[in-house]
Amino acid sequence: MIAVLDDDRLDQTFAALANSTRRRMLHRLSEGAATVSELAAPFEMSLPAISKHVRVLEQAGLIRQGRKAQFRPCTIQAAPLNEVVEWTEQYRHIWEASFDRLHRYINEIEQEKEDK
Amino acid sequence: MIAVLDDDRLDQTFAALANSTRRRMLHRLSEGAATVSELAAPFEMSLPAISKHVRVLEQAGLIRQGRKAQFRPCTIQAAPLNEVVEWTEQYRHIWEASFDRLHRYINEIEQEKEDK
DNA sequence: CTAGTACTTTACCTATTAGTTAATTAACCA
DNA sequence: TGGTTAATTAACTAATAGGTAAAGTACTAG
Repeated sequence: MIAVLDDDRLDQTFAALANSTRRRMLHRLSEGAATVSELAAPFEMSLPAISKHVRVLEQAGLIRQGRKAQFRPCTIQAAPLNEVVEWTEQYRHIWEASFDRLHRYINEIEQEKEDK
Repeated sequence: MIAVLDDDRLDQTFAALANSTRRRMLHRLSEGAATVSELAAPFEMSLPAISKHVRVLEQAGLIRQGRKAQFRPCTIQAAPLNEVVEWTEQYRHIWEASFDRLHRYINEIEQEKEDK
């Protein structure tokens, strides 16, 4: 049951990250809070489209949206990013093994060169 | 230009990971190669559906599909996972800062308890 | 109290995703 | 050769994603 909930959250987080507009927004927010209009500035997209991307990031818990007068300042949130890291960590041995193989292969090549 | 290509690859990788069936397949493959039927076994899904998921993982470079008689043994590939880690690493300071705040907060609470 | 600013909501469109069943391909084995 | 196994392709459907334009909301400032 809990596993399913976790699955859903990871689904949401990865889906939110699977869009370069949203990743660029996150990058902007990693440098500090920003309003929706500020987030929109670098893009040639309508404001409603931006608003939707903001909503997706918020639903995934990657950002929080506050309120100050007419403005909705957004801030980045750490927790889901941390979950992504934890999820990928579980495969660390995979890429470490593949780097090991690469190193052994390079050593082999260099050995052959020396032997000529 | 290159940035765009990278964006596309990250889009694909994150999108491939945004599905718990595919994540479970990857997990199975992290323990060793498996045929499509072996990958399908834990799921109550038609084989064509499984085949599509395999295709998505392969397009994202997360797995490779070989050939041995009628079988298509799949193996997990490290590179895209590594790219995900590298992408998230760039936000490490975010969650470390948030852990710091959490720790300071906990210390504050404990201090208050002691003061009573 | 009205006009403007900053967003959001609604209604709509198109493309993609995730699944299905039925048909097809490819290789093996008897 | 012909049947069986493994997997893919084709054709279809329903739901979701990403975009638009136009209307609506909420607050501020003159």
